[in-house]
Amino acid sequence: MKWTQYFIPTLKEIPADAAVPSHQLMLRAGMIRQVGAGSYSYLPLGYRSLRKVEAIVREEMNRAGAIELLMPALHPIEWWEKTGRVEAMGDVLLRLHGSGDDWRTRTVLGPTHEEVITEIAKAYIISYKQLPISLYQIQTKFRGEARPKSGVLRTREFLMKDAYSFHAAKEGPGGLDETYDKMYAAYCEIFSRAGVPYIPVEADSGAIGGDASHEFMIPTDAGEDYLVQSEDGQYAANLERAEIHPIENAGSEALATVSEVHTPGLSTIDDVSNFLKCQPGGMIKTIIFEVDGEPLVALVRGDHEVNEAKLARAAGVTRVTAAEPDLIKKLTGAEVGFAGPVGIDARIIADQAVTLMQDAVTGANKTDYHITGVNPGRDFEVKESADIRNAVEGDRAPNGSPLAFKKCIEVGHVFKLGTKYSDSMEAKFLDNNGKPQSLIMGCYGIGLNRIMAAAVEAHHDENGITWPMTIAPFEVVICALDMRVDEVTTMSNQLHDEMATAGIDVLLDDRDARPGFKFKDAELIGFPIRITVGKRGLADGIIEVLMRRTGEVHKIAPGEVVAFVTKHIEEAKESERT
RNA sequence: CGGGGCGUAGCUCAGCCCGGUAGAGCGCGGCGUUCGGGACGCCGAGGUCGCAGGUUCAAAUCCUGUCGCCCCGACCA
Repeated sequence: MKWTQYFIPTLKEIPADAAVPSHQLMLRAGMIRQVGAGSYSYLPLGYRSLRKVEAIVREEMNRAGAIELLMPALHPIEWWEKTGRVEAMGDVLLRLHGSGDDWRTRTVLGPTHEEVITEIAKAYIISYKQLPISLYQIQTKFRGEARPKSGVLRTREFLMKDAYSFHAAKEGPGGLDETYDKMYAAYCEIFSRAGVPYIPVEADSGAIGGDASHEFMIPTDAGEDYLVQSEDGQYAANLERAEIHPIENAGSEALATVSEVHTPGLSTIDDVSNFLKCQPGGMIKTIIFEVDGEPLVALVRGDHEVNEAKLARAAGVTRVTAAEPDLIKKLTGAEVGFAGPVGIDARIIADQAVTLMQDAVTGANKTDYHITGVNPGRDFEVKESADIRNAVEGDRAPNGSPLAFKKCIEVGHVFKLGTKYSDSMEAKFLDNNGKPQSLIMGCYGIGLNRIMAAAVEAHHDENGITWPMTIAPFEVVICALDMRVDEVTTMSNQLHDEMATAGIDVLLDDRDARPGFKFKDAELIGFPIRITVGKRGLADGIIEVLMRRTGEVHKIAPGEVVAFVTKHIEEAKESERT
């Protein structure tokens, strides 16, 4: 491919709307162009990288035994009503608007395909003899994200690989667990080949349902999630999911007596701790939730945050919601902001850290008053205690190793779904006793655009992108330094043709531009290998081969360039694995 | 959905406060010089000033509304 016959609109300046490195660099390198919030065109260079990511994903899914198909973006809303996800998805589910109850009104844009694949399984998978089976597609997803951001890291339309597996059993040969492990391994191989520094973590399965899941995270400041990782590397989890090693008792003695203090208008932890000159960590935060109309009181230390998923698990319910002010007032007999555990008549779950507190400050259940000298066990009964908070700096992993926090972006997610969708859509098979059973399912997703953007986040320097060899738009750029010099043009064209024939992705920069100009563009776009053909080198009988990541330069005889480059490309694909 | 910022040429921005014929740099076209780290000179093309109302003799500029985009937060499989 020749530059002058291709389409690469690079930018010298940083577009004002781009805040994160991947967005800035992909715009400047002429790889993407924004159409609207969360929707982007992939220009030829960007599309080449995306297609390379896609090829890796496809190869590894095929290798894992999954079978490719293609499902539509238009779904009947009835199917989504059946699984209860019209409500669960809310505004994320994009709907068409027709007149009255016509087909448009009854159509949604697919944000994921459990409904569609389960309908296929229901129709065709009739016998246990057809199981297990894994099906996947690489297809465009639509989601009504409230706030798209960071270029193509979070968009409303994106390419996703979604795979679904069907099983007769969870365990044993052909069971869900076996395929889950196989998919997990395939994911590791995909991210590793794509050269992105991934970390698999335990995750919360959230609204999609199911009983086990892992997320594949890539650390980056542009991310929107946090993961925690133990210093010894043995434990990694999504912040929401992370289990916390119990805090040990500091063991101070002096037990004060409970006394009431006037705290007019001071309803937040910060206000009260400032006013009383105590640490937030010395206060008991009392948060009132609602479960089926009944109040549930959660107690955490003032410097901790309640984790609703953990709380729900501890309470043995599927979901807790923040209580309405009316319920809080009725329960505490005070305005919102003055609740406390002493004398309250409701189910109370205390965080483990609260049970160790002494002489704490908390709400008095009386407007404008707090109480001090509160001691759990003495002043209120602790019937239930559990880990119901998010980990914070200083906490330790379950194995006792200190936890470190990392900002990250999710690029893949694997779930054990169980029978959530097969139950609601009545997808059954006949087992070996001829009895109908619900299909047991797993689902496995990867965001292809995110892999690409995350690779840029992980691999760039002050001059531009430093692509992994496997997903660079071109592996090699030839900079022909002076197109007026016949020897340069001839040699450049010859090298280009030889490499193309050898199966190398090569771009010949044949623009009539000065050397510095070409070098800057080459570095910005991040071709892993740059070949410089100039009259100086030719006079010495050599061609310069420069490695983008290391900056090392090799002076090679023209006849040996193709072999040298071929070897280096293969080596890089191996050595750049993550 | 709450808070903040911004919409003027393909890109980066000035002009707006204080109303009076729309500017610069980059990029783009032509000619010439230049050619191993984003060259230079001359000439030139390119804009409904996001949109709609209003005020005014006159609106990019003032007022009202609206749409869009970015950032923080909420939400998020």
